[in-house]
Amino acid sequence: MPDTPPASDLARFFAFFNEVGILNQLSTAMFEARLPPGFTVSQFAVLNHLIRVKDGRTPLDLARAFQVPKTTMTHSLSVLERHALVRTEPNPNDGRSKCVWITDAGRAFRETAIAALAPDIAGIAAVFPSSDLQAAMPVLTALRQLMDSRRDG
Amino acid sequence: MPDTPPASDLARFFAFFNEVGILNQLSTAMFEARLPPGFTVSQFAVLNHLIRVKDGRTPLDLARAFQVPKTTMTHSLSVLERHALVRTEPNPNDGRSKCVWITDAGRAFRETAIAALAPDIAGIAAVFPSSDLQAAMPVLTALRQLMDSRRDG
DNA sequence: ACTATATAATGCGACATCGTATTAGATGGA
DNA sequence: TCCATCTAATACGATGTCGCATTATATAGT
Repeated sequence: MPDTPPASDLARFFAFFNEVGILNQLSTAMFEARLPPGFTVSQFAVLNHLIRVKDGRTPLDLARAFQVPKTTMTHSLSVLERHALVRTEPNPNDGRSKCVWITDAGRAFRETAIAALAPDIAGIAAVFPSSDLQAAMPVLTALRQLMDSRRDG
Repeated sequence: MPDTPPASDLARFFAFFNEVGILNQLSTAMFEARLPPGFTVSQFAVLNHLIRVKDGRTPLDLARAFQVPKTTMTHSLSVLERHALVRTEPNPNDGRSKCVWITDAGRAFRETAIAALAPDIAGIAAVFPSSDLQAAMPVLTALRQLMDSRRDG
């Protein structure tokens, strides 16, 4: 019995990464349409991380968490700091380093952004069951972790 | 009986898009490490599209296919054309427009790039069953289509 | 203690992405 | 036919991302 025509692993991964790229494109566009002009998803994501995970960490910790180069994180933080959404203090444990804290303005910014986004998400969720997303998540997470580990070690 | 703590749709979508963003980050980095220096995944993706789907289309068609602004596609095509990986001709049906064709050099570039990438993919596929990817694909595709449609009309 | 090496952050330059404005050509109505 | 409007492509400017080089500090070996 002939199976479905045997798409190679290569083709499957290509197709998958292509879909991931377009989804990233679309979700970024959707997010940024709701953020105050001039702000990016990356910057929002940093604020979100500082609340959801922990603030008081170093720029390097953040860069690693987001898998971006240090220079990129330096830049993102400088934008956030210019707008007083984060503040930095010297790292008491390392004179080369510093610690990043979210400010009250940063918390407010995040709250507002999430509220502005909620209707878009709700509009999608009304048609697209989030349980489907949950079902797919373990695959994405496992692949991400694998690729993380291949990258660094 | 208490369910799993009720993660809101909002939180689920946030987590999903976050994972998509990191996967895009990692896959882009992996791809570009194997492309000739100075070339990007976007440029490769255009070549790939011209072969897998169809060449002879207009820049606007391509921009729509990739969900990027026209100006971005103009730029990508100019890079490809500068390297003679695509060529353009006037659109016989519309004097404002033009048609994009892949060249033999472009085909060769794509072949070489795919071959260079194959070992990385194989290394992942050896550990990560592509059947898992296939299982997740319909969710990604459905969500992408939904977001496409909400964006345009 | 001294020196070599490693590491955190940043300055700088290259380039991709994208919004706005512009130009050239198409299209439809009077 | 003529004009108003629309559309394809692009020039331009702003900004995000990232690699490379630099500076300041930490750490390890002698």
